[in-house]
Amino acid sequence: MGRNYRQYCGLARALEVVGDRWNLLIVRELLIAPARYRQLIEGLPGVATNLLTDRLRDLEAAGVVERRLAEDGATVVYALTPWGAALREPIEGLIRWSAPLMVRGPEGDHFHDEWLLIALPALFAGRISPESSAAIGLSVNGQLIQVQATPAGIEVSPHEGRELDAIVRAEPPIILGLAAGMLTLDNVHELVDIDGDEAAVRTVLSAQRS
Amino acid sequence: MGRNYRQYCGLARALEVVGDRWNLLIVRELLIAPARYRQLIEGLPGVATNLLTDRLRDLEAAGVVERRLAEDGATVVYALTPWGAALREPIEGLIRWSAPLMVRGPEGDHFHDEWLLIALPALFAGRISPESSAAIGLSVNGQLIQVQATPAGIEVSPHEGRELDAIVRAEPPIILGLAAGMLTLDNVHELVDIDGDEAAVRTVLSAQRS
DNA sequence: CCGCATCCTCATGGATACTG
DNA sequence: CAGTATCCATGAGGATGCGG
Repeated sequence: MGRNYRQYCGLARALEVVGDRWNLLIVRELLIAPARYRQLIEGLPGVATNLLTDRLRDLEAAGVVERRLAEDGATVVYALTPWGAALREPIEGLIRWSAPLMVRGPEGDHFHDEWLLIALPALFAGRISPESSAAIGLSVNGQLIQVQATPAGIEVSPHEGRELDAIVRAEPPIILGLAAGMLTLDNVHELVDIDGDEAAVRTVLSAQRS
Repeated sequence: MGRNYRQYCGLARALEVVGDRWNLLIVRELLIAPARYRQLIEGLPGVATNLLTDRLRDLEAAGVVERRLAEDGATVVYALTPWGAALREPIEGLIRWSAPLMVRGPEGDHFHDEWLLIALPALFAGRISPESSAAIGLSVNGQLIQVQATPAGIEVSPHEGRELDAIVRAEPPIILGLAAGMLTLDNVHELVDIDGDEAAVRTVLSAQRS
């Protein structure tokens, strides 16, 4: 797009910075973790290399992304500035809004399980955590994602050896539907494989929307 | 853009619906009020008529916008579906994120004061309302916008004759900066013209971020 | 290999003119 | 008024090249 809207409106000015095609998906990748050029290519299936370069330059010039030197001191790593990381809020809003688009399933689309590290916190946000704490693992394509509910809130991270109360195996649409509150465990029980303490799973999933 | 990302990711699927140029600005206009084609043209300076028609068709097919018959039964009025209206949340997030882009002022960009009806609630959101209530008017280009703070929250609407505790006259960048909490009344007092009870103005503006 | 830069093709966007 | 039609400029996407 490139062309400016020339409107003194916050939405228009925000879109002049992040509204170009691929831009918010680049930010999504960098919200998961700082990444190198090659990792971004792999995390953004279908992006043209010239476009990725252009967009990274644009975002850097706008103050959303910064280039850092990797630990080896030679190669470049792209990371979000604090202002860029603040895009998490509107991105999470769009993810919540998109829930009706996700229940129809992947339909052959690419899927990276790291994307759940962004989507699950977004979908759990606004849910009141229960008094009792619980930690469950979500198993997707063999990858394990840890969801920990405490009275303070729900945290989602890659599993790193912490002891889990239960492990849930299900397909991504089911997991996203449960997280969005569009499905309940009772509705889809036969599609969910629970290994461990089912009560802990319900502790996490039964939290109500506020 | 039109081209699909083909990623099973909520953000990607959301952007396939509302990521095209102009789409979110059309939604912004319809968040203010349902509108006819001509009103949309006027509210979206620079949009080409063929693009507006295309985008309205796209949004209608996606279930974001619906065409209604006007009261006269002949002409069409465009309005948001409930799902389309739910875009208010991510749009408000983008507006909050854009605050640093607004302080530099309009710089000749178009400005419609109705846009404040979207921006001000977004910028006031997350502020804790004071115990005492107050209603002030913001005067922009002679138009009066009413901001009412109660313990329950802050409401923004066009002024419709309600009694006001005070009226604030200031340029849009100052008003947006105050609403975003980037400026304080003390910092910019000489740029703000207060008619009425200044304490009421402070009651509204001094609310702290949570 | 990685990290781009260049080239080419075609779809999309933008401005204007025109029509039911 | 509410769009279509047309034409042109731009941007997206894919392939390839190339220095480190």
